[in-house]
Order: sequence, then structure tokens, then C-alpha cells
Amino acid sequence: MSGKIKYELLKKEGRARLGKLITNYGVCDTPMFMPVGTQATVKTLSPEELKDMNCGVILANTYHLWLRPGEDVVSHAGGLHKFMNYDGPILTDSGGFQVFSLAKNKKKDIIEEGVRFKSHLDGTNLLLTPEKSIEIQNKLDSDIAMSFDECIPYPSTYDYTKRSTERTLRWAERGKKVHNNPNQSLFGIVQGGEYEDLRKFSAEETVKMDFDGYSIGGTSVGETKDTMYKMIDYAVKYLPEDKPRYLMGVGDPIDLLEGVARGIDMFDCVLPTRLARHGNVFTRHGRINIRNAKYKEDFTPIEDCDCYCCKHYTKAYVRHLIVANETFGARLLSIHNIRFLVRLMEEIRESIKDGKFIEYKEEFIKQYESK
RNA sequence: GGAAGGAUAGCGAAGUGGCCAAACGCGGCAGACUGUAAAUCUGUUCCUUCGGGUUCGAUGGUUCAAAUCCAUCUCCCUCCA
Repeated sequence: MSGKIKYELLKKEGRARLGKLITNYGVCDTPMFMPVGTQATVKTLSPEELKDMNCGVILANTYHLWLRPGEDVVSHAGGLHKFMNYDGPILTDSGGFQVFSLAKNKKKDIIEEGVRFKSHLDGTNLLLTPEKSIEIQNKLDSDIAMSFDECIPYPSTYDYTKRSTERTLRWAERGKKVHNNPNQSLFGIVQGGEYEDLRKFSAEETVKMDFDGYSIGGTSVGETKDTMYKMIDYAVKYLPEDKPRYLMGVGDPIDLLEGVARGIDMFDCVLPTRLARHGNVFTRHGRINIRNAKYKEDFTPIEDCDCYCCKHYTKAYVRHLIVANETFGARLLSIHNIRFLVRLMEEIRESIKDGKFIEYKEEFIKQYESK
């Protein structure tokens, strides 16, 4: 097939949704977790390995690929799929988050036109606008493009949040206007910070623009979990049932469960791969740090898990690799951590199918926090 | 045999009279990480009953005060024979 993505809602349990995301590169079951491959690579992993872990969509980043190698290079290669040899669906983030994270505490100038800030590579003055972001994403030829938004810091005042949220809406409109890739879908992003009326306003206005999917942004930026859950609650009830909902930047296992419980279909996060590189490991009984001395002679797998790492290697060996700063250690833990979250989503879907999501969620959290 | 230089915490290495329990790096131990400027960052690393106690090759000395000055010894090392 070719064209835009489609979403099919199969079943609901409470607000939790079981569905299908139909893309040009295959059908993905939802809720799902999407690993992040900012620079057209999920750090240390090959596309084949991602496939083996049953990953569906992966992410790439507009900002990074714009600066290097440049969207034209990717376009000349035949688009992102060919360039990085990934034949699964790809979502590109708009670069909005980079304005928040990369220019944090540095001078940046958010104006109506867009955002002026400096390249993290060479300090060049850059201007990223909604039009530019969409134009780059059109060329990258990802399956899903994201609107260019402002991810405001937490906390932000009501007044600032209001002005920023309104501007993000205008940016969404401008981006949508120039979007012209018939095989690429475009998502809108709900902002509004921690304020209920602003989340409502942002959600309603974004939905009016009729995007192919909707995401909730401005979360996981330092707020408490309860605040984040409220941000989701405030927004999600105004989103249409027949379009996918994507909670941006969330990847803590508990947050995934809480997100699904609130009606989220898609999540992405750098957490599994970043933690892996730093020696942190998701397990059914909570996170562990494989560098800890107690694993020095622990010749058992991380846990009972179907991933390549757990099937073939012991904690003692992985610890050795991480301590010795060997890349293979980062690879093995990245495989485990991603597989952990992907498998969590598989189990979540299974539980919704069986009408047992609530029980599954409670049981998982109980075990995860029992450490 | 002669001439020089050096010995500092687990290791490497600063410090050459008081501000030194002793910089810094590594190693060790632990923590953080949520739309990736992150294979990064932070804390800690003589002992302690948290009052303090014992350290800078060893011993003795000078001084109110020594890792720092003096004497002797031990070991290492460079050069000359």
C-alpha cells in the first residue's frame, strides 16, 4: 500500500485501547513502544536486531539529520528507509524538543517566525521554523512527521504557557499548510503544560485542524509523575477515538502502564538505550545497575527473558563488558532494555485482549516496585 | 668505584615550613538519567564509637609548627668508569 497511516481501534478496557496502526511498512499493534534513533540509528543496534526484538516504529530526528548529513543527502539516498536500511515504519520528531533540551540555559530566541538558536555542532546561528521542519521531514520521507512545537519547561507560568500553547497552534497550522508528502502522515501536538483549561484548549484546537494522529507533548520534562498523569488526563479526553494518540518522551515502565490506562497508543523514549549505555537494566523487579560489585560473580542471566542478551550471557559477563567500557556491553543491554519494553507492550496488548489489563497493570507494578 | 636524581594515599602524580588528611588523573564503590549536544554526569574513596586518631621510605634531630629543613640508613633510578 501507499498513502497515509490508518488506525483501527479493536477493543477498549476502561480507557485502555487495543488497536492497529497500518503503515506503508507494515501493521503495528498498539499500544506500542518506539525506540529512539535520533541520528538515523538506534545507538549500537542494527535494523535486523530491532526487527528481531519485534520493534515496530522507530524514531529519527529532524534537527539532527538537518544538520548532519543534511536532508538532501537522505533524500538523494532514496529517503530515510533506504538510507538507514530500515524497512519498518519511521517517525521523525520535528526538532521542537531540541529547542528545549539542547538550548536549555543557553540563549535561544523563540519568536513568532520560529526559533533561533545555535547549532550544537559548530555554534552556527540557526533558524528553525514550522515550515522548515515539515519541509525537512517531507524530504526525509518518514512515515509519520511531527508538527513543530515548543516544548516548554516545567514549571512555567500560566501566562507563558498560554502564549506558548497558542503559538504552537499557529505553528501547527503553518506546518500543515506546507506539508505535501502523500505517503507521510502528520501528527499534531497538544501542549498546555500543567493547566487543565490550556490542555483542553490545545487539544480541541489541534483536533480541529484534523491531523492523522495526536500526541501529547511537554511531558517528562521534570514534573512529578502525578502531574504528568494529569497532563495526559486533561488532554486525552478531547482526542478522537479513531486516531492514534502518542505520548512523547515517555518510557519508564510504570509510566507506560499509566499511559495505556489513560488511552495512549504510542510511546517513545531514549531511556532503554541510554540506561543501557550507562549500565542500568530494566527487570521485572525494578531497575538494577549491572556495574554493582554484587554482580561480579553472578553467573546467571539478568532475568527470565527471551532477548538475545538473556538467552546467551550472564550478569557477570555483561558487568565486565560495561565496566571495561566495551561496546558489546552497551549493545547487549540495549537489546535487553528495548526488548523489555516491547515485551511489556506485548503483554499489555494481550491483557487488554483478554479483558485483564487492570489486573496485569497492578500485578506488574507490584512486582516492579517490590525490589 | 664516581656524580646526580628520586621515594607522597590502591596506582600515577602535585605539593618543598603553618591555609595539608594532602591538588589532579586513573582505578574502586555508589547514585542519576523519560520527544538523545548524554558509551554521559554527580557523589564518594586512610581509620573512626564522628569527639577524634594515625599518615607523605625508615630512624633520629631542628622548630611554637615538618610531606616540606638537617643527619644517618634502606631501596629505586640516570649518567660516567
